[in-house]
Amino acid sequence: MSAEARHQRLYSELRGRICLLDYPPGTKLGEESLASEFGVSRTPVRRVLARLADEGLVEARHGVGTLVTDVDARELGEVYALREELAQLSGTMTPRPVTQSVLDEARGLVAEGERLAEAPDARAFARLNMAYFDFTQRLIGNEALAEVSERLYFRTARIWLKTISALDLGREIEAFREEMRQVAGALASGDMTAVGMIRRAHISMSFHRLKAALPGSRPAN
Amino acid sequence: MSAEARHQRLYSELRGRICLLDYPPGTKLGEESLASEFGVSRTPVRRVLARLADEGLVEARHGVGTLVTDVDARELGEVYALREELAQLSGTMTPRPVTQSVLDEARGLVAEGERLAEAPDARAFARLNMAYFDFTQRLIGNEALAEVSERLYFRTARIWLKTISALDLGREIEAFREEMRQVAGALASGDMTAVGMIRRAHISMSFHRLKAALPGSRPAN
DNA sequence: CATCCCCAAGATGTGTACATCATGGGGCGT
DNA sequence: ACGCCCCATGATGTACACATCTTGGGGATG
Repeated sequence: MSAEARHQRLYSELRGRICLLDYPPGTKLGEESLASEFGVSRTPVRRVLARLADEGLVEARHGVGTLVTDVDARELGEVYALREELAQLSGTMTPRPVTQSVLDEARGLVAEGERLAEAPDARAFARLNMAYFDFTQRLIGNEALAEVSERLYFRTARIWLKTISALDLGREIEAFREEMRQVAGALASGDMTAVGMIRRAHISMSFHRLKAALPGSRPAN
Repeated sequence: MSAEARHQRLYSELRGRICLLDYPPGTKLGEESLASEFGVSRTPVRRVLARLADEGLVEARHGVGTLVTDVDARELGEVYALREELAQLSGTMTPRPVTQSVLDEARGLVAEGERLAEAPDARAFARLNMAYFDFTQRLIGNEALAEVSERLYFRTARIWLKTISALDLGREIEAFREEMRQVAGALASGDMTAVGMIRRAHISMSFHRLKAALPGSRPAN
């Protein structure tokens, strides 16, 4: 396997573990232990950790360790506010044409949502949410916008997952299914502007529900 | 000096050289030569080059070298289109309050623009443009938006500089001075929304002038 | 018994030798 | 003379030893 392919695998794997809370915020990611797990030396592991650090998912402290970062309420609000705007923009700025395979995939995601509703599970929810996000990414015609959107999504995904586990999971899943159904409908009529607006609305509503469960917003825990 | 501070110095230095065309697109950045120049080993140099590669400014090819990347017309257009939107958003999304020191700094930049007009120079123009960009960055209250804006600015700054050197430099400087004057005026009245609109308009106009000089848009060279 | 100091342990940061890879030029065959 | 093959060369990628730094705990001291 090529060096870049290994790097991507390692990166995706670690990013996934962080965002699925296998490594919750505060976890120490030992370079040596990761190196032995993946059968490589510390060097390529450090290359991946450096990238994760540049993206704000981990923080390397000399003499201490590389720790998964937390996200405070202010930063979370800023990222969500920007994601709202970008979601809307993704519907208006040179969207990709809606092909039949896109519609099929949208229906497939809605079907997955139905299965999820029958067996609610936070981790499965997170995975489907990522698959749906990846789907929306592929509708974006502007690569720079897609890159920025992805960066922001993964920056707060773990906090979202951590918080909805404390909320009513069933209600969150229902809201998510409603978003996917609405997006699928808008796609069927080829209205990408509406898709952007729908996504923006749901990001906004999701954040409003999130805020209620954030530390500091409730007097008692 | 701490390790992170050295990293930042090296990163800023190399990014500056790339964006000021000391290292034009296609230049090979030898890890060994950079290491000896800065008096360190290849390891911290590689750490910086990896970051620059993640940001798209260089591309490391195994067995060949680490080359400064070029930006094709499509990508340039996408980045500029997104920068337009973000400039407008920076005026509407929780801008920072306009203090007296901000107004002083704006006047200082306008004065620098006057000096530049008296002695036109592409490199001095690029430096002042960066200082002005940094100034606008500090008006943004949303850190995520600021981070994304910076990423996109530096992604195409070298192409902008390369192209305006072929255009009428005096006219470009005049347009730039006009933007700074308009922004200074809007700041004096505390209208951040207007600042965002002005910046968006000038990014748009700058790109339209840029397109005319891009390879492929003219039959003969 | 509380407190302070010191250092051992373990983590990331750095230096260096070696592995791997792409490329261009020289030499052999036709 | 032309073309193909091979490999010397020099670049990035990897492994490992060592340097540097933070932290927490043990022991001397008041």
